[in-house]
Amino acid sequence: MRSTPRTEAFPAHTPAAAQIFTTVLSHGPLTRSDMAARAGLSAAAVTKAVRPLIEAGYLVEEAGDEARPALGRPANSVRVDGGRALFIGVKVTGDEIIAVLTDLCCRIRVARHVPLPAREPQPVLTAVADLVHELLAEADGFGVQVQGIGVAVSGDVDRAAGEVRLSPFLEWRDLPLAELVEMTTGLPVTVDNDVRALTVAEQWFGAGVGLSDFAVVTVGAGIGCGLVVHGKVVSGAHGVAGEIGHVVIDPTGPLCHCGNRGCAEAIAADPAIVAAVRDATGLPVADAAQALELARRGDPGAREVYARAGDAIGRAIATVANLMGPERVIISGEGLAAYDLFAEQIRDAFAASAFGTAARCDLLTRPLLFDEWARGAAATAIQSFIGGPPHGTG
Amino acid sequence: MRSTPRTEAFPAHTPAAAQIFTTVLSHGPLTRSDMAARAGLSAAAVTKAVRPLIEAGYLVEEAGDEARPALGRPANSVRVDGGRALFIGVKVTGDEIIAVLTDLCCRIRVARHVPLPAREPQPVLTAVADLVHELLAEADGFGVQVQGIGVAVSGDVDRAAGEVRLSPFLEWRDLPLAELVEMTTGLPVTVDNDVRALTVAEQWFGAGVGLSDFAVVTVGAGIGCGLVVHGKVVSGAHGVAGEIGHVVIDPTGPLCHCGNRGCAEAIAADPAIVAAVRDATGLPVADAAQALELARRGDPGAREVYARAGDAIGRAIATVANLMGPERVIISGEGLAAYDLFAEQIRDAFAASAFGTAARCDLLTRPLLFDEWARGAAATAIQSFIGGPPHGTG
DNA sequence: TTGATTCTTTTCCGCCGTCAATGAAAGAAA
DNA sequence: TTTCTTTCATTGACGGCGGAAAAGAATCAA
Repeated sequence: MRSTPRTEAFPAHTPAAAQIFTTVLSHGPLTRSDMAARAGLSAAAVTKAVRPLIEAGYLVEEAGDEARPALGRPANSVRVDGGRALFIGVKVTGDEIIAVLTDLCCRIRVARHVPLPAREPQPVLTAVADLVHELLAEADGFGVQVQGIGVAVSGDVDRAAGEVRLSPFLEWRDLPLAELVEMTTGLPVTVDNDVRALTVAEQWFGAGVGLSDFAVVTVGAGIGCGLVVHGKVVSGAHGVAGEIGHVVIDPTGPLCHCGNRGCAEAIAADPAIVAAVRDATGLPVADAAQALELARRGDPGAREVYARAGDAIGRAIATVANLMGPERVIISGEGLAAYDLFAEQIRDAFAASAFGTAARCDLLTRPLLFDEWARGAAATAIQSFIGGPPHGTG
Repeated sequence: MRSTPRTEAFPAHTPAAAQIFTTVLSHGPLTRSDMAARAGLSAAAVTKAVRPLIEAGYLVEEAGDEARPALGRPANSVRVDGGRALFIGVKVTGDEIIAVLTDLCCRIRVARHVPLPAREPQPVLTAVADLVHELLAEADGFGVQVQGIGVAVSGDVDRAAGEVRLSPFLEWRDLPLAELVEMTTGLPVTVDNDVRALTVAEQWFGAGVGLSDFAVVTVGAGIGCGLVVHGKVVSGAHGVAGEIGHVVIDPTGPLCHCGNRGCAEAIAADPAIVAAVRDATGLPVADAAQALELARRGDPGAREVYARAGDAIGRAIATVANLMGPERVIISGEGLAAYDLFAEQIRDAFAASAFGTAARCDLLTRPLLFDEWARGAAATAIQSFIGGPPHGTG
């Protein structure tokens, strides 16, 4: 067996250095003066923060002399060398494990997935370890160390403690997951809730870059929501936040597994849509793909179900916007495959329900590939590696 | 006319000093070691931060040797000298102006109110200036300077800019209120949204002390909500947040002025209750007091209206709890006069609609006196005076 | 070559907060 | 009474971080 790889420490020991690095990471190549302006620091501080990062190879000077203003000394851009470090992100769902190998810029290099052998912690841990070791072998091919692992699980996760408090899908309780995976891999492990992990990825590498207040809404098997307020991901006082799936849209609507009627999730999540399409058409629709095909073919009953789902999603998003006033809401999730069927309803319902200036909030859709969840997990690992504020500033 | 009083600068020029002071302000008398522990600073830093504050008279040693542990040198408690500085808080409602004179601990010394002469900015400004000058005269009697004025207005207010962007009740738009009041009073003025101001008061002087995530829900002429997330009051990217009043509770419910049906405000705010009681009983009920009396006397129609209102409020609070996961929700507002009529419904609806650990959130009611809104405004003035982070840390 | 302009680095300095040692105020033990 | 122990508070030295200002570097224009 391979000797346990030793990870190195990220050479940003001052807050300013971490801030500078994340600024470059998120905002692409930047000149030193740009960094100073964006980070609110002096030029001198930037020089001092950048040097050790360049020496350690995390930042590199960029030759790109594109379109400079013809006068004065040309500015030297600096960018993150994505290839300097690798990370592994793992997402454990109810029926499979997805893992990706990413670089420091969170670009996916390799993706793998295997079916979940069973739901008990032990077989899942073994499967995760196997998958991680596969990716570590791949990483050897790049000649670069893997510096950390992120694991994303749905449910109540305490990132700081590295524990899964409660995962209904997997039926886990108070499992010290970070410690367990660290033992089998020898690498630092960050455990976080899946939606929060996806939100971190958007905040650092996606459509949330530079925003201090935004939300990520995921539509799929469930309906989730990650929130960033004051530049930090919201975790809630009791470890749970963003439960948009249980915002009640219609108190006379279908029964939800939470016991109430007409939750967003009971109207617009995949299982609810499948059930509603079956009801509306009388056809033996088995899964979301079949429901989608039926609607695409023009079945009026199925189309109506999707329209209602879109309306529910739009209302739920408006509720979030009314309460927190985000600058942008990023809509994502497997359910977006049906986006053409309910886009209009989402926007209409949002516009009708958003109050006052909350309506100025920008709605953005972002198709979610199957490995995106795992990429979110990798983003949390990158965040931990850089060691900025836990759930760091945008 | 009195010569314009000069205000002094608060002698806390380092972040640590401001943090220490607000810690003592919120957590009552503290020994130096307590401060160090709470603020996460070294004992030495505390000593250095405290000295200038004592020399300037803002902090005083307290002789209180209560219950000390019989061993070792007794600890010296330090507390804020509330009488060291005075502040004025002004709340402008749709039909009156309420002003209070408070001390540095936000204890009300004098309260005044006058009817609103008209809604145009000019007469309101004159009335505010008159009221402020009355309170300044009172302050002379205490022999202490007034160090700042806070003004609270409902609607979209940009505190940093000191502008009222839009106040529907008063029909104001883009009014540089802080600047205008500063001109007539010569004192520093802080302008903020009324619910946010009340939230600041709870955060620094009330039931939100020490909590990094909580919400304040106000029930009365409207239904509002102030949020504190990550220790800071949420203002929203577009200046508006906490619009809990327009969370839809029942899409088939009564029409709301926002254009939708069944908003919390259209069910549980005072005007909605009055209208519903009138409908239910056929009696010419004119205002909330009459509706309340009717229900207290046992009229079943009226009682049912209050029960429905309580249910709506409970559901709305659950929505907030599900989304943000606050540690506590403080329920307040004039509407609480009817608390006995809907307390049970609020709690039941909350318990039924709160999902998972969000239900652990603590519901607290806090009776709201008529001058509490103005006190909130004073709290914002105190906050600005101390100059901690804008919408400072808990 | 000199100058103008702009970006970057260097050098110096101030400031803040920690560390470690010292001092202070009690009660307990001798 | 004296000394010890314990805990709280203060002092002074130290180190680190970030800013200001001046010097250096790279380019084009005259």
